[in-house]
Amino acid sequence: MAKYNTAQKEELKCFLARHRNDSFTVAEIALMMKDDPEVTKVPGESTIYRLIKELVESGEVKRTVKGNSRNFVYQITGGESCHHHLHMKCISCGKLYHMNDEESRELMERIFKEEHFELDSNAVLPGRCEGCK
Amino acid sequence: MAKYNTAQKEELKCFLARHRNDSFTVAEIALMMKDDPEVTKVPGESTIYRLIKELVESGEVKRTVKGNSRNFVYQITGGESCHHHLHMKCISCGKLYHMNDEESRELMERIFKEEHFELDSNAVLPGRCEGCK
DNA sequence: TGCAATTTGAAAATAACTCTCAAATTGAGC
DNA sequence: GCTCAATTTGAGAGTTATTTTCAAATTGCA
Repeated sequence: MAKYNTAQKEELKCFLARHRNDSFTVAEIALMMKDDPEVTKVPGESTIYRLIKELVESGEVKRTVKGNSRNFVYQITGGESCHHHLHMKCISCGKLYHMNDEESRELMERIFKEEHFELDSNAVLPGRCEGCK
Repeated sequence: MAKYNTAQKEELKCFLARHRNDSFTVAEIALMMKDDPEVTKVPGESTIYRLIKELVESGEVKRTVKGNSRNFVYQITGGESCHHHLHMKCISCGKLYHMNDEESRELMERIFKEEHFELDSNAVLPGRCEGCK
């Protein structure tokens, strides 16, 4: 799977990289790419679905669920932006919280020491935020 | 929402409780309940959707995604099985590890105190286990 | 260039979920 | 136990996210 390089594929990856801190539905991606002057070759919706699927399978993109809607949102993985701390996601309102850098480091050290487990720095811890309790 | 008690609601909760270690799609629930002699009042599919939604909103049932399918699976929350500690899953070998009870409690307390975030006791923390590093 | 293999995209198909509304059920008050 | 208004059910229709189809366009090797 994926033998030729195409403009559409590059544009999509580039678009997701430019918005690495957000996650979008396929519909949103389609709409935004259409209106983005940086995108010269806008892929059609079927193509976005197809490419996204490929990228999810290869691990380059992460698929998750936003709130309690019935569709998925996609976001490029990795990305240096927030690599230095853990995240917490409220299972009620869906909001993402950034854990304090120092606290993240200590937590990871502690788990490593006590449980011999190297917590992934991309981990997103589920729970409930203050406002939703 | 939810003012009257009905047989369908009880049957559904009871069914999910009887299978507390598995998660099912709505279609699977409908099919299994139909064939289950313990279920006397089988709810229709629309009703299952409605009731499940209610139960998810109240926190009694958890909604997740199985593999890369486009629908959701549901599972009753709680369940005495492993409710008293957190879990860690190795992203390399896939093995699930049970965190020490005491350590789990302290960790959750700490995150609550430092980050005002109530970590979900069902959280599965991704990372790498000792053998896979 | 030439051309076979691959990719695209518009439209049709599929499938998961939601909505609608008439009929059935519930439970509070007699 | 009965009455009745409020609520719940479920079959079918409607909606919408995702997949499939297939002819046309694109890719890149020779």
